[in-house]
Amino acid sequence: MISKSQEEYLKTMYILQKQNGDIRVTDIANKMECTKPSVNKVLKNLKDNKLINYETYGKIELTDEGIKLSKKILEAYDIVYVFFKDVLNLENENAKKEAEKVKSVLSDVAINKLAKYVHKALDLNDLSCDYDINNERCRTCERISLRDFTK
Amino acid sequence: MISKSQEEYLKTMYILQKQNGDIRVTDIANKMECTKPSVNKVLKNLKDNKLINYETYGKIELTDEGIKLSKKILEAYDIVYVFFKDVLNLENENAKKEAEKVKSVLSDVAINKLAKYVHKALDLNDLSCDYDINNERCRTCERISLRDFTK
DNA sequence: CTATTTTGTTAACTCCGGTTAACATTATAT
DNA sequence: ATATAATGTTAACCGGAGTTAACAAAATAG
Repeated sequence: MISKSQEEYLKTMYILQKQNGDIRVTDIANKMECTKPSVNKVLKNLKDNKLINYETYGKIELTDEGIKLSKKILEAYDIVYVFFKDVLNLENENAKKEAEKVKSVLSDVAINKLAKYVHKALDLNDLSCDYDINNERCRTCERISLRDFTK
Repeated sequence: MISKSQEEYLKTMYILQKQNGDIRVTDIANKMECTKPSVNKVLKNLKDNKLINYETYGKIELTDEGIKLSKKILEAYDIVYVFFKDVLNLENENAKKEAEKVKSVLSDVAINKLAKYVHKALDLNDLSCDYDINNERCRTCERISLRDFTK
């Protein structure tokens, strides 16, 4: 099992892949606001956990497993972010920061409850929606998605 | 400045004082699910931060400063707990656990927003309420208070 | 094609929050 | 009053997550 901190790195790598087409140590360090050696440690660990493929000085790639987990993490982040931003009306940058922290700490059960609640609170309720953090994004969630990292 | 982890200890000590009339290392360790030496370290640190009075083998007491901070921490916990339990309808024990974690991570700004939101969500809205985490508990909050630790 | 800059890696270290093992002190039971 | 049990303390250690300093490799600019 991987730590919450490491999940953040994985998520960042997933986003970088989408944004840049590749994943570079320096970029990860920048996004995560840490040093390159820290990134290196994480790479080692994520590799051991079969979430990325990577050889020294070589290309970094998420495995299928890694992609799946990233998506789940992003899903959770989205929900919490939307809650802070659109339900609590926190200022955008603030909402992002809080979401980052809170998401890292919530159980799947709580995330799911929150997701359902956000649906309702934003009047996006859709009876056919059967949202679950471990499943694919539902159509309602799709509408509030932040998932397009390419722009 | 004290860490979030240490805040938990302080809060626990405040509650123990209310519940038992005194604060003992063993009791803290039990509540915090840690060992006694861990507690000792925390005591040392809280003392350095003037949040408790304490001499080796002596009585542990919160300072005025310590009490003030404890109340603030508890306030924050209450808000988050009530949100999980009464707004998201999480099962009680679960709500406690999540609240513990989430509260430790939220900024004052976010806690305040959440507090106001909880007011509204629970239809306890009171126009005269000017809730702020750094102030005394407002009357509305009073109603959903969990603050009576003596029973 | 070589010199230089950028990028990535390694090793040794720090800090935090916890641990175990051993010991000191205090409380209690007879 | 003393033996025993309970409680509290200390020292030495661990692992996670980060750091700096030094170096190796790769990319790039002339």
